[in-house]
Parts: sequence; C-alpha cells; structure tokens
Amino acid sequence: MEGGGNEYKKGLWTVEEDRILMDYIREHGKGKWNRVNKVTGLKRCGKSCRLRWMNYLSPNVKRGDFSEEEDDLIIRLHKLLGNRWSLIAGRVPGRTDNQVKNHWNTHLSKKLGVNSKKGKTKAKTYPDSERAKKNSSTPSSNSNSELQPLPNSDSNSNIFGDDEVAAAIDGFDDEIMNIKDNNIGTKSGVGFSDMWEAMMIGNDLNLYSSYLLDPTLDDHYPFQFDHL
DNA sequence: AAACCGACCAACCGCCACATT
DNA sequence: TAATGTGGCGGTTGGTCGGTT
Repeated sequence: MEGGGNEYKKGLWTVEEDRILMDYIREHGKGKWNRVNKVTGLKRCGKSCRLRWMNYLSPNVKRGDFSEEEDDLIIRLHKLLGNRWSLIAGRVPGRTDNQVKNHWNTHLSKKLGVNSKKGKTKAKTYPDSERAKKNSSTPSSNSNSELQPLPNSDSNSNIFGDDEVAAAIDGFDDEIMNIKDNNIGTKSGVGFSDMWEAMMIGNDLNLYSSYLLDPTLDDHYPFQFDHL
C-alpha cells in the first residue's frame, strides 16, 4: 500500500526533508500523507511523513524535559489506562504518544519499579476493535481529544471499569489546564499550539501577536526557523 | 585516548478499522 | 459488496551520545 519497498528513504530526517514537508503542509495542510512524495518528490512514505509531523514538526509538540506535574499526570493516567499512550498523551498538553511512551519506558517505569517490557511478543493493551472506535473519533491533533468510553480489558494494568475511569479522568482536566498555563501560557485565551498551527497554515497571525512578543516562550517553541 | 556500556529517543514495523472507490 | 487506500495505534529497533573504565 505504501508502494514498493526500496523507493522510500528510511532513517533520520534531514533539515532539507523537514523543510520540504513543512512547505507541503503549509500549502496543503495536514493529511493526504501519501501525496507528499508525489507532490514534493520527497523520498518518504506517507506514514513516515505523518509520523515526522506528529512527533516532531507539529507546533503542538513541546520539547524538553518533562515537568514534575507531567510525570505525576502520566503516572496516574497510566495507572488508569495502561499502555494506551495516545489516550494518555491526549491528556498531557504538548506531548505525543511517542514521547509519553518513551518517557515512561526510560524514566517512569524505573522510577516506579515497573517492568515495562514483559517479553518480546507484541501485547495488545486492549482489543483492536475497541481501539479502532477510539481512533475514528480521535482528531489528528493530540492536543484536545476527548476521552472516549473505555473498554474493559484484561490485558492492561487498568483495574477500573469504564465508569470509574471516565469519572477519574474528568478530575484531571483542571490539572491539565494548570499545566498548560504553567508551560505554555494561555494569553488571549488562545493556545500556544493553535498559534503555531495557524502560522504554519497561514491563518491570521495578529491573533497571536502577544505570543510573538513574549521572549519567555522561546523555550517552548519546538521548531527552528533558521534552517528553513 | 579509546573502548565499552547503558540511556535515550526518533523512527520503523505490523496490525487494524474506517473511508473511499 | 469487495477491494483498495489511508490514518492511527502500540511495540520494538537501532543510532547517537555521554559517562565510565
């Protein structure tokens, strides 16, 4: 489906490839990932382009160390949800499922004395039919996805039923808003990621002028323009 | 200085369901 | 209805880097 095996490049992305992908998204928007190589000549499959955008280039992505608040949130969400990283990431502003997963496997699991890798075999954390239901209602941006009713699963660490999980999750929302405020600010009532998203796709920048004039936000901006 | 080792993390893989043709 | 295309997920791999010997 992704085309023949050898026509696509693999491995780390170069600055030039990033620039090409950014240009494409700026012009055509997100999605239609399999058109990227046709339109731009980029030797990357659609999947790879999507992943690069979602995990690195997207303005929604926050770089840098995880804060104590984020750690605490992830730990508690993981206790509720198990290894459902996209759901967890959806509740941790600016973090991708890959970031959360990596952070858990390299830091938090050790911190908690959890053996995160129970063998080499793939272990679905919940039935795929349920995952697909969630997928279909989860927006491509991970920043504001709504929590879906959670399936019971005997294969993850979630010991709660759907109702308990949903109720518990609701309690995280205020806390999440605090993390947003602390980390990226909520000036003008406009999200930081919204600003960059709008910039990238050519929306009205004036709306976000307060961000642009705030030097304290530099640490939160994930993308370097100077190599474009 | 160099070899080794472990931690980290970006990226890939395989699978799946939904959307489209 | 079936076939194909697409997007999304979690698990896993492998390259890079910094610390240690």
